[in-house]
Amino acid sequence: MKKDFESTQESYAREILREKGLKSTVQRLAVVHVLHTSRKSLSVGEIHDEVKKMLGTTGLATIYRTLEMFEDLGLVKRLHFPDGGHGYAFSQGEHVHHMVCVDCRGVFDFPECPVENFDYASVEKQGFRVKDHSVQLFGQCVKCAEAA
Amino acid sequence: MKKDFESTQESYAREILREKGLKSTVQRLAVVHVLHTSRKSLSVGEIHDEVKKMLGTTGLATIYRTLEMFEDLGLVKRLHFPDGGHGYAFSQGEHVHHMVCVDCRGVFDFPECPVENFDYASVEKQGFRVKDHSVQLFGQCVKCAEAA
DNA sequence: AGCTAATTGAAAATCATTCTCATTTAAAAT
DNA sequence: ATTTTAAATGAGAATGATTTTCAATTAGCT
Repeated sequence: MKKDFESTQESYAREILREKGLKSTVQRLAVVHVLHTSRKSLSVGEIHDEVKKMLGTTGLATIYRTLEMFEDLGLVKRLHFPDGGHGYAFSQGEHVHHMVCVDCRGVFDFPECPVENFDYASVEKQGFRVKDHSVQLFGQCVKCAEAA
Repeated sequence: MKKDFESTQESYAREILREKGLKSTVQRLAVVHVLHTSRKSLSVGEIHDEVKKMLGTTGLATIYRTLEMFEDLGLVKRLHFPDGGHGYAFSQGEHVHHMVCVDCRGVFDFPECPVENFDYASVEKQGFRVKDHSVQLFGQCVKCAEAA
């Protein structure tokens, strides 16, 4: 099922899926759409609700399965909040970090990596091989700062 | 209940608790002990098991309550792993980041903060007020690298 | 030692996630 | 366009994680 018009994000997802021999189902593309257009971090339940609005009935298990797959494919990033909760945000492949507004859960990218040029001396002294890292900034976005 | 000898970590926890008017129960001190001596990130279940070894019967709910409280007090840090799981590590108050071995889940500190001197220009351009951040490094420790 | 509010343990309740399997569907082949 | 087929879905059951409830216990005062 192919729409006449679709966002570059949806086309991008479609291509990644095809490369891996996976199917571009309406449910999967709906998840991309919801995540991309919301520009916020959404919980599994919220994503499920939005997808249901688009498609009518949709199984919750499908949402879980899709998110897990998308995370492996690098299409989606799971974000953890200081309050213990977590959500998902669209993330187009490259090495991008996220800043999350703790009030509205809005997600904003920042491409400069603070860890990129970090001197690992103290860590390497202990014998580590650093293979990956996770960086998240928390704070307030303009709107929420003004509202407060 | 006060032991004759206790680690500086336990004394430290005891003091933080007293400052806040909270009780230093055996269960709470056992959690500190387990977390501090293991030097690894432990799951809630693992912490529960270790505490039971020390004290005999101990309720799982108490472990959950203790960990939540300790996190608020900055005594403990919840770490998230690339595979989706999470665990807890002892963390003595100050601004310290953690490096986690993805094989053994060993936790090692690094005091230099990669985000400290980061130029927030691109983020502030979008109007943010950054209030907090989380940084984690993932990789292999010496032992696990040698074993592989 | 006695008092009291805080804490605990045990089980139930709730919430989140995964699994199973019969049915449906995307995409490749005809 | 139809058929074919492996992959994906939906519904609900099953599992697992976390939280709540409440009576019983205990740490930290006097």
